[in-house]
Amino acid sequence: MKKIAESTVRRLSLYLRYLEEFEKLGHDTISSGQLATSGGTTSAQVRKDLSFFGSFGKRGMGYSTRELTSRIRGILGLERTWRLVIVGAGKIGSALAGHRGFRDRGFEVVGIFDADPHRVGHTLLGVTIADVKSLERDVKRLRPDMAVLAVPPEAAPDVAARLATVGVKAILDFSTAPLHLPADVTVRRMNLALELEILSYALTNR
Amino acid sequence: MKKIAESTVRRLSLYLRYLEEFEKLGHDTISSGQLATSGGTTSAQVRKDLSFFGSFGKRGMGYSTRELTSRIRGILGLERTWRLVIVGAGKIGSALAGHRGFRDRGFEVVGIFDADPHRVGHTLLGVTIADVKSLERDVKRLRPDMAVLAVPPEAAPDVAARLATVGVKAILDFSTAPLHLPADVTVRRMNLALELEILSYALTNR
DNA sequence: TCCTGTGAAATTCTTCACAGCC
DNA sequence: GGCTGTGAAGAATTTCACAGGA
Repeated sequence: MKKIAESTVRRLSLYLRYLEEFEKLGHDTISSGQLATSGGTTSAQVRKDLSFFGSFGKRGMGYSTRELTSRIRGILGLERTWRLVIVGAGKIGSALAGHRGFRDRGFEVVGIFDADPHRVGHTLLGVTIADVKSLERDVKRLRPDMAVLAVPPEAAPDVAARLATVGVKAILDFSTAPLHLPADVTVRRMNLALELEILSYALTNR
Repeated sequence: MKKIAESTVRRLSLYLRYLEEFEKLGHDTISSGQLATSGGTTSAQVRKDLSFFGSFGKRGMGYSTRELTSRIRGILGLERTWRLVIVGAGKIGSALAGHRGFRDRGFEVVGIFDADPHRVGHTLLGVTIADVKSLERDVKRLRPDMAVLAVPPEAAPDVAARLATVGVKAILDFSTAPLHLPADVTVRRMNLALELEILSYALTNR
């Protein structure tokens, strides 16, 4: 497959949300223009994004909401359930673990780990917090596809490396520490302070 | 000032973290190459990013960590404290509100709001949760610079609009709902499900 | 020699504009 | 008439490559 820009993938994921919304409202078709308004982009952009994967629309008509939804789900690999472990059961980790929205979208939390003995043994939405010491053993057993890293920054590189050695190929990292991982491990970052600083820049240089 | 790409601003914010790290380790200078390795980019990119704002380095030497740190803080507008309100004291909102890291980085939580009467009146790190009904009145009094939106998606557009009418010009939004706001309001989005879907795409099309 | 600063080239991403189909 | 699909143009961003100062 031709290489697709990350920005395109991100927009597809957004389109998917609006499509689901639209479908719920009972609309059978949607035009690139309508999708564009929801996603804050242009109709040409929407058509271009979709064109990388095929032609799903009907000229003069737009796209079948149902079909486009299913196509995008297929493109993004959302036709299956992904198994997820969360490492770090602090404020962020447990907020995530307790978030039902994941399972609904096909991401199942199969394990939670923490280094703090006070937390080990507690249960979040049916999953018992395990000691991070047994990470490797448990990960081998649980076979997660992805890991969410919500540990203190100083622990992040080590935990990430350990996850990689037992075969985890995708990590969502809430720290900012530089992780050096094999090239076949995909890492995405979420960092609140970073986003706030971008807002700070915008306010300062408006 | 010339328009600077968002990607540049994001990288500056990352550089800042590594610089702080570096400074702590007692290094007086840092080269573009060293910053690049930490930030996952190239030395040319680092130099180009910095060159938009001036020339801070010494040829043959690199950059003074102390000076560069302070320059970037200046560029990003981090020489002051920013006042922040959090709307939505659910799992995510309260995890954020309880996160001491903000204050340390110059973002002070001055107000928290929720629609649930069971939550109103409780206190998080010294800030009492107020009823979202009094949002306008309280925001006028608290004069926040930014708002973090952690409400259910269906409530997001309304709350965002209300924040905008009382003068909030920067919003960090955890929902995916399309907000339509005046052009002078900067919005940044954080969406976990979206990031997980990008990982799903990466795993599916590796 | 080492490393910055920066035009110029290369690449990537977005927008335009229109033929073609419903 | 309305809207898609897509080459071609245009804009933005990254990389190259090298002159020049410490």
